[in-house]
Amino acid sequence: MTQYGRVEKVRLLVVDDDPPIADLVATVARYEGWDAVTANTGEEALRLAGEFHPDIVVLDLMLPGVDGFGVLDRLRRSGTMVPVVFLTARDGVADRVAGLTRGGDDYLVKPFAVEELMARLRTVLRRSAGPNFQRSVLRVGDLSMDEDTHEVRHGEKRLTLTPTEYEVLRFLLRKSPTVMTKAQILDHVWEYGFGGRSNVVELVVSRLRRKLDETSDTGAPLIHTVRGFGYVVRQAGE
Amino acid sequence: MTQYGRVEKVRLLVVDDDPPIADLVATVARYEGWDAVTANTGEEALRLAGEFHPDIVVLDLMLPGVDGFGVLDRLRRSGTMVPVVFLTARDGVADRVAGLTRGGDDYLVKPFAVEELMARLRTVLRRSAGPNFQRSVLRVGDLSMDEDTHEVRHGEKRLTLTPTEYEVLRFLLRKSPTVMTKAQILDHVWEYGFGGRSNVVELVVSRLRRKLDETSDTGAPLIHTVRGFGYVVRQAGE
DNA sequence: CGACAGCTGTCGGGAACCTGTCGATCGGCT
DNA sequence: AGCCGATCGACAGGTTCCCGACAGCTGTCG
Repeated sequence: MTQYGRVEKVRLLVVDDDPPIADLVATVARYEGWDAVTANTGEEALRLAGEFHPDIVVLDLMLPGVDGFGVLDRLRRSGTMVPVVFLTARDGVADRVAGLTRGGDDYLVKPFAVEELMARLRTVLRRSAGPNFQRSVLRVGDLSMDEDTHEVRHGEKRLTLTPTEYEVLRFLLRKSPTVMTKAQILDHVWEYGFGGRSNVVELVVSRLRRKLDETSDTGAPLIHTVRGFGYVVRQAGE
Repeated sequence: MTQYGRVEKVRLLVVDDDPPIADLVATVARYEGWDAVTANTGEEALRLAGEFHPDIVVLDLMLPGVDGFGVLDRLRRSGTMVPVVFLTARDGVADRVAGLTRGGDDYLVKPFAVEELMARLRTVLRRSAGPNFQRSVLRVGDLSMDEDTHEVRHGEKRLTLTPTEYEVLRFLLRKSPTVMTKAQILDHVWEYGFGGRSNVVELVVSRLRRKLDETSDTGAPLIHTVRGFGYVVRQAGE
């Protein structure tokens, strides 16, 4: 966790009245080595915030009883400045966007992709670590991805990726050199509940490969197929 | 923080009886790498000023008990020359005049835009640094913005921007080369509580682009759209 | 006090772009 | 050789973005 300027595990509190969603987030976070607890009501959230002392909170805005804003209010009033990432329904507060990203907080529209949520959480943590924060750049071979500028470089050249391509590549880079199955990619990069169990992943990888080929100096492929298992980003020789 | 002639973090004291507002300002300041503390009453403010030794103070004029002027008077009487920026309510026209003639260094009307407040604070800090005072000029490519003279130059030519255009461009320049989402731009450049939709940002960007195009020597765009994410100001080649 | 001018935000049409489905083809493995 | 997963061109529908037109507001000037 040194990338956040910490030695200890990140402590995450997830607040959502839908247990499967809360658990989904908590599970992914634990898998990344974080400490995560879940709350299904505002009251529980406030109690846990006091006991657990999270470093960051994921907070659904539509809660029964005290709603998300109420929880935030009470959190702040009790003196804790813990950063918050909100979850909102698409047709609810979604376009009443104003105010949610102020002060370093962020928000995400449901249904979201877990990798995207994790990425936002990492960004918020990085930022709130203070002035010693530094850019997050993922590198494999001559390929680099700057998560702040969104710049993806392949050697000298820059490539322009669509949002989906960007997310898939980020995921593969982040997991490199571990092989990821198509199911894992689908589950992490696409929104939960996405139906199309088709060959979308293959398609996006194919498009990525073409863009990588067009900008390649060496001609050596970076995205490798592991037949029967999935994909991995790895430098030729390694 | 060397831009203010300091090595250490700027120390900010925020005094407002409305906790969400005080926290909003403190959070944004911390996000910029400052040290910030909040006080909700005049008494608390005086106590904290003594302990925390702020470099600058944001002071709401309408406080229960000792009001803003009272706090300032007592601060001065205790010998501190710390610069103060006042916050006043919109309808308090009388306050405006009084605020400036009573020893404040600047003032801002509520509801304000967080970026504007931060800009004022930076200016006051720079000025109070005395002889070491230096201009603040933001530059990207052949575009430059002088925050003191408000002069914006694109190559040889000058451009005339409306207040909103100026603020959006300043924000993008300041964050360059990081990509900013429309929500972030909206939340930082517009007043807190603004309910508008995020395509006002598109509109202002569109107007900015036209003005930049009209004055462009190279024809290369400076404001780039990162589809699905937001906008960024960046020189063509980089 | 009325006319005017500049600024800001809303609306909506149209263009550009992105995404997933289908299906023909390819290539590795047994 | 034959099977089966993988690859990728083409297309249609959907989304995002851009910007012209217009209306409300505010401050200014005669």
